[in-house]
Amino acid sequence: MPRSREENDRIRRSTMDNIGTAAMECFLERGYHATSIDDIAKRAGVSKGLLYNYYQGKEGLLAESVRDRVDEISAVMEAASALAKPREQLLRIIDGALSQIAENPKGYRFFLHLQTQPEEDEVLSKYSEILNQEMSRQYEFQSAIFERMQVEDPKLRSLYFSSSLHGIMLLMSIYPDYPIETIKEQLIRDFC
Amino acid sequence: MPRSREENDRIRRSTMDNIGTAAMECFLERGYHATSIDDIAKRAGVSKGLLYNYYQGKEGLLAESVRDRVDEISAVMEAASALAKPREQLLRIIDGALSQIAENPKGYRFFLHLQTQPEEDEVLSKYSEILNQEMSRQYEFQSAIFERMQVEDPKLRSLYFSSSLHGIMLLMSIYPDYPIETIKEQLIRDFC
DNA sequence: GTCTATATTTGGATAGAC
DNA sequence: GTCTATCCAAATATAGAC
Repeated sequence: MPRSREENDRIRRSTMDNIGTAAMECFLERGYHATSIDDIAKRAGVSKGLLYNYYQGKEGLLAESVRDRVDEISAVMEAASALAKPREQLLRIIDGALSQIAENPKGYRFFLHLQTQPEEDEVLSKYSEILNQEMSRQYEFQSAIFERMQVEDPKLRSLYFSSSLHGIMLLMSIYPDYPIETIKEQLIRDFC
Repeated sequence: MPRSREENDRIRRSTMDNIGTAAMECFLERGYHATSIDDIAKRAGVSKGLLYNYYQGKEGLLAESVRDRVDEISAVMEAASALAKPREQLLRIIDGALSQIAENPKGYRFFLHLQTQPEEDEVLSKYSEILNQEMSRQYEFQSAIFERMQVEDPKLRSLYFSSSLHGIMLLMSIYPDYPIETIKEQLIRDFC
């Protein structure tokens, strides 16, 4: 008796997810260039051939991971949107961003690495573009918050805030013993 | 009549410098991985074989560029050391760092890209290590300055300052129309 | 749905002539 | 001191069997 359609779908999704997760793990450990298709297939416990059945090679896997990262960033902004007061929204952004890094510093490091890809790179620059744009969206969103907080120059304030926040994220991702809590207090004191 | 020893030395240095410059240009444009030895040789106007006569392949060229970058960072600290008052020193650091990026944003972007290389990368992680250490040295140096400025917690202050400064550098290197002057004023107001 | 075997390409590196 | 020709390894991608 052949497998049911539902069963096949389940298997397909499971295998695809398995490969996707393995790819991300490899990327975080050794980086995009240094991981081979073979590494990913081995970690997922499947053959190279099967991998090509599900993804368009290595770049397809990267594309998926970038989509996931963008969703993660968006989620923080959406959560903040749901709150009433601008100060609460800002607190939520700080907390969301920093706890993501604290939880997975290598993930942030990887995407920052991708984001700082040279612009002329034929294949990879499109992903750094996407991440740059997402950062811009975040800046716009924050500008609106500062506007509601009645600060003098909301756009400038938002840019300065973004700079500080991303600098903190950068150093967190590089230095394992970064004193996140005390620095976070400082940031809140300065901007909220 | 054979060339004199001096003449040979001059030619050697000139060729080596020519290749080194070409490599850096390629790296800035397309990144380390995406540039081939052939690209570098072509841009320098020499053969691949000659390149190997002067450098230990692509990684040797990268090593040299990292040394240059470290020297550049050190130069800012040394210039600051020469000043008397701590506030002047801090101003010099800010000005030195930011004007370097303003002048060559792609350069900073490239080295940040290198610095965020995953730790497990066999060949390249050593260079990110070097850059990380140089960043730490800068932090230590700034701690001493804040100590002389009698701030409450000099180390914490230095870390917070480093975070903001590097965040600004990051955004500068990504967004071409970053309003560097006004942000710089903000930074000076907050820390000096 | 999954595997093995193979074709193809790319690019780093070397040897030897001039 | 410089070049051309060649080798070699690695890794992507595909074809066809089970």
